[in-house]
Amino acid sequence: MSAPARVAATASKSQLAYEWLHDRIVSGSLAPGARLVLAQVAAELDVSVVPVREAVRRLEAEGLVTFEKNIGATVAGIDPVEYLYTMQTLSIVEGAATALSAHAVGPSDIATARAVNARMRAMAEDPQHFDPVQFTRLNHEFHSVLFEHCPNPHILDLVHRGWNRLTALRGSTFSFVPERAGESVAEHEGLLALIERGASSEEIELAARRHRSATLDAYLASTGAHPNFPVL
Amino acid sequence: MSAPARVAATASKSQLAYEWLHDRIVSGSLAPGARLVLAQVAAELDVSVVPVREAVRRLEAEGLVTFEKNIGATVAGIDPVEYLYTMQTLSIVEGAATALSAHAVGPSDIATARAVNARMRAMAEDPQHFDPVQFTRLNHEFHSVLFEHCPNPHILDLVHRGWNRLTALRGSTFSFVPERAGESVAEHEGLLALIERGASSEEIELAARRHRSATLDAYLASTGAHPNFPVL
DNA sequence: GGCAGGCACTTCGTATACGATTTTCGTATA
DNA sequence: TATACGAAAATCGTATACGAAGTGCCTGCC
Repeated sequence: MSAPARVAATASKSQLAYEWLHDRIVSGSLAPGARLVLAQVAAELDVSVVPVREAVRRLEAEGLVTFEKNIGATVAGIDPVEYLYTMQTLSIVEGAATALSAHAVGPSDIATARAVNARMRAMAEDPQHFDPVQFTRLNHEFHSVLFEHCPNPHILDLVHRGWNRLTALRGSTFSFVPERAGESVAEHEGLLALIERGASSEEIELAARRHRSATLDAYLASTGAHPNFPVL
Repeated sequence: MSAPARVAATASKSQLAYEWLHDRIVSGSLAPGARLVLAQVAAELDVSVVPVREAVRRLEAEGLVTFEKNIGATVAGIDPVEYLYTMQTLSIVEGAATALSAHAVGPSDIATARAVNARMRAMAEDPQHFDPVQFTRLNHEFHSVLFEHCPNPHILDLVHRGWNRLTALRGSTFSFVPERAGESVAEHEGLLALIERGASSEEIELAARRHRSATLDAYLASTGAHPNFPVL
């Protein structure tokens, strides 16, 4: 009778709304551009609009939704320019996080990452069963192992936000540029080798950054976008 | 969110509360650790608590206040560890922003920056009239000229947030390490020379990052903190 | 005199209500 | 038929109100 409601005993309504919306956005249930009507969301969750407003504000601060005065909220996304900005930002903060994290990445982490990369390789080498969404998920898993030990929580938070935005944008770069998958897997192995042999922070950071920049470049090339954008 | 000064023509109450609190926090009128009672703020601004709650949530997302369920909001700050994290993050994003911005920095910008730096030098060379707060303000002005042209709004926003946090933390590093002022001015000139002669992005980024890291190091050394923290 | 329990006060969390603003749709006119 | 005007609907913005959670003081007992 009250079983399902038990779990969220200590969660505030505002937190509930935030998590609900967040999950739906990153999972894609709420497509980019979708309108978020406060009253509707409130009714769906059986709460009033006030907590929902707060949740939307927080999501706005994270860049997952846009919000206009007297107009309403919509799920952010789509815009290729936003994608570019997000990828570029992520290349910088993720590179830094990976470098800062490297010294704490142990053999077991390396093994985990290598196992994930093996699955990615298998998928990349078999065009028949290549699934961009799944591949992107594995990609996220791989990189998470490498940057998750970053001792600076601010940087780590920026990395998480970047990934969330990318997921929300639903670019799933590998849908556009499947041929990039193979290179990506190879670069992953190179990154692991660097960490394994205790390379310098600078080397690791540069490699991680280049890896992401290369994915962005591949995307830009595929869309015929201006290559005049200064990529670090 | 990025520019604190907003033309508040049709500002909502929520926006008003946000700006009011934001200004008071970065200006130091609200000291770190100060308790923010929603009802009090609401009364002060002659609005209800609802817009104030929203404003506080936004400030929380920016790291300017901390907020605990059923407890309330307090102005963030004080914690030396937070200061360290913020400086390290800023070293990375500001370095990137400065590098991305460099190609758009023209002779007039250089001249402006050099003028600011001259005022800093004058202050640094005269220990009698050295004012840490004023010096920090000039420092902000100097760097703003160099990173403000960054074409990536996300990165620029991160830089602004970092500076805001630093201001709020009121560390004003130069209060702790006034002897750092001289080196700082010299490094500024070096940075300008790099930009002027059209140095590579990598060089500029590294110089800007090192510049900030050095300030952080000076602070850490002065407090006898662990130097084991991996500084990139 | 010190500690435990309970009562009162403060502050937050959310629901409801109403005014403000924007959009949409219907109608009348050129 | 197309366009301009206006009213109605939808949605947001904020005030007020009440219940919930936390904090501190005060009393009574050991």
